[in-house]
Amino acid sequence: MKITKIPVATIMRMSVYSRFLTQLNHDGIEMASSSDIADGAGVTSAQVRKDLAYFGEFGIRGVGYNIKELNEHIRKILHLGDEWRLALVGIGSLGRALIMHKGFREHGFAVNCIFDNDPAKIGGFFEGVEVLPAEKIREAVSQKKADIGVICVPAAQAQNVADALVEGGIKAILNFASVNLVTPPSIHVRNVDLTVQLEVLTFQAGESIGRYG
Amino acid sequence: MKITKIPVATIMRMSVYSRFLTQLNHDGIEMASSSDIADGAGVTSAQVRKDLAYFGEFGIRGVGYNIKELNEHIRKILHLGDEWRLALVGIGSLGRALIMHKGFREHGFAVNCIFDNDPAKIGGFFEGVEVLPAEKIREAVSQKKADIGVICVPAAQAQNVADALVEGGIKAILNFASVNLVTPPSIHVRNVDLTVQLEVLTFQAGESIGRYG
DNA sequence: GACTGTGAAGCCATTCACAGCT
DNA sequence: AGCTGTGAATGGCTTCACAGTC
Repeated sequence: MKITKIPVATIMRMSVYSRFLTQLNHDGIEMASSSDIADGAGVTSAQVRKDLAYFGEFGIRGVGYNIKELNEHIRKILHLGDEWRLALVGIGSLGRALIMHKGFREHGFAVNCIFDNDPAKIGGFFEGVEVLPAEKIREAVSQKKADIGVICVPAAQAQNVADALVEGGIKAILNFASVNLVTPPSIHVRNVDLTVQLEVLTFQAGESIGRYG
Repeated sequence: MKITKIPVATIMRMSVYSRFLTQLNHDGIEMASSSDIADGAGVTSAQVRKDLAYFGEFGIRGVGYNIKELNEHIRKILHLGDEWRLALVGIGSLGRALIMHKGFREHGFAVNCIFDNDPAKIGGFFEGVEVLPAEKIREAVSQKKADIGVICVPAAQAQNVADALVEGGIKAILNFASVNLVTPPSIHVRNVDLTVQLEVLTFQAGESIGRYG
């Protein structure tokens, strides 16, 4: 395998391919061409082939890809063999939605520890995991070896939470708060800001229907 | 204003700038340089200036930007003057989290109609909005003039829901289901797949800690 | 004939660097 | 002196087009 830097966009698509391949496999289909996968993922066939080419040769010329085999390759590439342990901070409605989210456990993500500042919530249990106070973040994350922190607290508290998670030895952060987190370069952070997504749509929809001229 | 195609990445950053400017304004700060904004948004100052340049000249050379004024410009660019009406389909835990989400109403998004297939939920109320059966999507969306559809149903049902929303006259869709939706080109769709985001992190974290070699 | 894998070309976004203004 | 606005340069992702394989 060549040592090229792989675009994040490629990784995101790999994840989408994997989901589609799982579906096809579930439907009992064995082989698929790059065009089949492309249609399912909403991209071009050349894109599919280029993406896969970053990691190796998984297809058979003139034939296509073995779905099950390719999916296993992709899951290995994304490091989805093991279970990943999540530390969830902030068990408001969004936090609860995430912990209930079927997709998470199905894909090998297990919420390992939960934190909140609300005394009414501390000591409670969600899906069998006790809610601890925010002061315990560093200690518990370190002890329970959580891999990925999920931040679902208001923006004002997000940076403090992130700092505590990093001190606890977290490797990556999924941030739902609307702030730019400052973290050491070794920590991978992804921001999911729902308002940003909606505002992209208002911009695009506003353009096409000509709001405000 | 020149008629250039504006990158989606630029729009997403504009939304982030707006959030940061709102914060600064709230803190009583009046002026900011492109570097100040860049630091708050996690980008470079050249990027901030380039992004803004797509839409006009909003700053004063040698001085910087008036925060309140710039923010108003950005909000107009993103078409955030009016209220946008959302049609929420699927009132499971994620749907409920979204409808509770403070950021939405604060930013001018109002859930206008709610749909679900669960008889136990139909007829119930969330934040003052009645839950209607999925068969009513086309009719109600059209009647209530919802602008943006938010899909929070399982993947298997998402395409049907999208079709009904489109028939009802929706302009854009925010899709939380893990499938590629097929829609007319005039409909703007954004996919928010939480598993994709987590899998980007497992890839990156897995690389840096050398899982599986 | 069908489809993969890939160098080359094309395109788009970001960064640089500096002229222009206050 | 300080900072914006912008053409030019760079870098990176995507598309094209075709040789290679079944």
